[in-house]
Amino acid sequence: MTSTGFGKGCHLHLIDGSAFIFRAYHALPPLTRKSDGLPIGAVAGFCNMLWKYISGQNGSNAPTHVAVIFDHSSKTFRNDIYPEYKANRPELPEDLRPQFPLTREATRAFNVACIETEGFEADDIIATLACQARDAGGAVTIVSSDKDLMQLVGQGVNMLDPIKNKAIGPDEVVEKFGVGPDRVVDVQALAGDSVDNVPGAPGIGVKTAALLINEYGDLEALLERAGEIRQPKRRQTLIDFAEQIRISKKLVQLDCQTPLDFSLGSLEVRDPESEALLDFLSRMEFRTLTARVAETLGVEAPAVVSAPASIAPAAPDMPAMGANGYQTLSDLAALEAWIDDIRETGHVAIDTETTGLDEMQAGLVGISLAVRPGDACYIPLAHVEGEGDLFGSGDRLPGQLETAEVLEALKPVLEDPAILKIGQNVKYDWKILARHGISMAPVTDTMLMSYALNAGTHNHGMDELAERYLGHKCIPIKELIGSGKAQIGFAQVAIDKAAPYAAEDAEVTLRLWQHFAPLLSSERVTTAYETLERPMIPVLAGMEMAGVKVNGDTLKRMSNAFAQKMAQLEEEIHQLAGEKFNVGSPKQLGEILFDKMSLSGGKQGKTGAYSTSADVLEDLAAEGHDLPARILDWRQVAKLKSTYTDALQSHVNPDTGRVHTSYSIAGAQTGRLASTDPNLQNIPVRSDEGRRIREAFVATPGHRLVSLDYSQIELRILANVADIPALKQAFRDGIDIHAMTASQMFHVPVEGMDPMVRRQAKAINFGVIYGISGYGLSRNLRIPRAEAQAFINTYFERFPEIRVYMDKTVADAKEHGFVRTLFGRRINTPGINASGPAAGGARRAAINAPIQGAAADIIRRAMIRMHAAIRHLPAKMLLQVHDELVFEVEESAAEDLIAAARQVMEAAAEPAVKLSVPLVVDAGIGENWAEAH
DNA sequence: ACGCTCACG
DNA sequence: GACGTACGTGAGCGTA
Repeated sequence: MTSTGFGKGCHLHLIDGSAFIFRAYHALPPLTRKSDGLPIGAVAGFCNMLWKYISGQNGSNAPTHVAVIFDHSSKTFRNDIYPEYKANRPELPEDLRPQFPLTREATRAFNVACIETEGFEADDIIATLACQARDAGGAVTIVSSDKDLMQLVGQGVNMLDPIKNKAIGPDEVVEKFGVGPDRVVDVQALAGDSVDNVPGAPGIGVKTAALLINEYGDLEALLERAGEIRQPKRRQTLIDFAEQIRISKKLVQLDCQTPLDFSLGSLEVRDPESEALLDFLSRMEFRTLTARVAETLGVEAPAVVSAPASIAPAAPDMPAMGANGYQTLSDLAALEAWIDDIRETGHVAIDTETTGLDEMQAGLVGISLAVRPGDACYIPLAHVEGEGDLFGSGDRLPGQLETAEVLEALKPVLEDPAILKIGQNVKYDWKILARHGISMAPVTDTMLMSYALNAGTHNHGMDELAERYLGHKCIPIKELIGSGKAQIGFAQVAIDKAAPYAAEDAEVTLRLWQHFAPLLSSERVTTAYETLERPMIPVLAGMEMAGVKVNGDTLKRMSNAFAQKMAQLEEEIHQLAGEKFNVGSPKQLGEILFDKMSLSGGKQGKTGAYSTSADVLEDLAAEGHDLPARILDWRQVAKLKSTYTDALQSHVNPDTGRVHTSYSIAGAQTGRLASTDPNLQNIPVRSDEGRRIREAFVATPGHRLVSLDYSQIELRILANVADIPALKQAFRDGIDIHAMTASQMFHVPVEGMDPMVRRQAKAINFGVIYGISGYGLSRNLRIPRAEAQAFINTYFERFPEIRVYMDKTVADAKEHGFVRTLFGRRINTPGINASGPAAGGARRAAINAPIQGAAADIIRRAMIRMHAAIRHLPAKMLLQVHDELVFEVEESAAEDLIAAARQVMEAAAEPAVKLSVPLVVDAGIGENWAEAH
């Protein structure tokens, strides 16, 4: 061995970088850096393996030269031979992508050669290096268990499986492929590879391929003499697919001629430079590894703080809000300086200011950035003349950078996988920027961090969080834009007023991130945040931007019909009442019903007003009164018209012709989403007349709407978490769950069951999920309270596990102040120790939360995985309605979509949770939502 | 701004 | 023994 070259006696180790990364990623839970939530699990595993590898090598097998080889780009010469090559590869998990650059950084930090070449796969580089080293008379060990590399094994070249720590020589290759290393490509060419999408010969696997190759010697001989094969089907396959097999061979044959711009000698093993290595490890916040490496290198371990240098300042040193004054950027040089700072720091808090609140229409007015406390800036882009003057010129104010220029400069930063973008409700900013061609990643969200930590305790708006956790009162937006009729748009706000407001928002966001990030792990909600909250941002943004097509003409016609009907009913009502009054006013109606007509039904509520709710009116109608019956009819029509047919039309986006709802991720306490502007989660379905509104939700021509919904998901979760054998068995057997309940309770056979009996059992089943009471059930079923209570008692006798679950859940809530779902979502229960009437409510909420919450978790998991699962189909996910997902798909692919989406939904709990009951998904297809549901 | 009513799961 | 009570949402309307 020489220091300048490579030759006899040298031993080169080639480490397959991707294999290390994937192995590390899948072997470890989704770890995140404590200080900022950056996903870091694969990097941690990678470093551990690399260190173990480097420090553990000794004896005769020790390398003299070593390199880690990475893939560089997805397109290689193989795509020219066969465009479909590796086309089936699933998309990288979102939390893995940003870790790739970090593993390269890690390799360099360990002072190991880090090799990648544009347009070439790691396997080809490995092949080239192995050939060169072997030809120079040295030995080679390829550290990988990838079967595609086994063709390289032979004289002077062997492999090492890093997981099993087992050598792979010619014997092991024969064991795997049935042929020696020199014939491996022939077998692979025949057998194909579904992972890499190498076609091979249909119906021929490794076993058959090896048999054939061993019989005929090699692939060419086999193809030439294919006519001699005795089995007719096999013979025909080899004749018909000869060309495809030859292409397959070219795909699997590794290229030993990759151009390399370094010599083998430069790969010589070097000791790590302890300072650089320890700096990297401590920046990653790997405590154990940092200490271990420091010990081995014989140096002092640097302190690993959960907050890296940039966010470390202790409270007394923490600069005050806006300490350095907020900078307003008006030239590109200043912006470049900020960009440099962001790159250096590795993260940035960002906030966009816009002309309105509808992300699909609002224009970008300015962007604010913050890198560390005390340092924030505002970039005004589209402020116009006109504050305090209704007739302002509307001209763009001077002193602002061009939007296009600013976005062009920021785009590489916002899309850089190694730079974390921090936002407060960042889905909003993500959508605004997406409309300008920027796909922001990776992102993290202080609102969602607060939700993961504090759901149930308080809301998660920025002003509230700033006051609670930073003791800072934000500038109210009203001070800038006013309120009510005199309200102006943000673009009309003077720049010198807008800048401190906007920059403050970015700085508050940064500080909230510093506050929340370490709490995620100490409060044990990192997994919930990383798997249930953060990945929802791009998923929902995509659905919201896609929107759903709504037929405005259909709605208009319905509105007209409803208006006619309302007028008719109104006339009838006035006649029955004997006077004209506002039918829509509960107050006036109550006075007519109960004062004027003296019907039974008392006052209610603290306002002293009569209740005229549907319950009350239904009772009166049942007594034979016409007026309440007509009122109920009128209300139904009025509701449909005002809330649906009228309002929905106004929500059709003029640019897209579609309706774009917005989902709040952190709105509901339990993990459910909430849909707003408009709410598409409460479109009528229960009444025939209301359901017709769904006919206005349509697929574009040539497409279909597909709806998939979970069957009885909450009851299935109840059966699982409360561990109720009878219920679990019923779900496993796929029998009618309500009939089964009735049968168990009332000792009647399921066959020929009275529908009323089943209905009662169904009401009880649902009641249990809500924390049932005799009173509630009696109202729901309209039966005497004593009877309802008797049902409940029987139910608990039959299914005693439910009582146990309820008691345990409430006890948990009291002890910890929160409950958790199966998936680790935390829902706080601050009211649980209250006394008085509120206590009952808090109890029921605590009982319900783990059930409703787990169902919400499951559909979130399905949605997060859906994109990759249906990527190959001409389909888009459009809507979520708690247990239902709605897609739009090209007509011909509808069945394929159902198969793929159902698979994802039914397996959504796994692998985190193995439910003891199956999840079942029903599906429907139609030209509109009414048909599909 | 708040309460009532009612649409959904 | 009395007291209230189903769980989780959002929107439109009338009233103060």
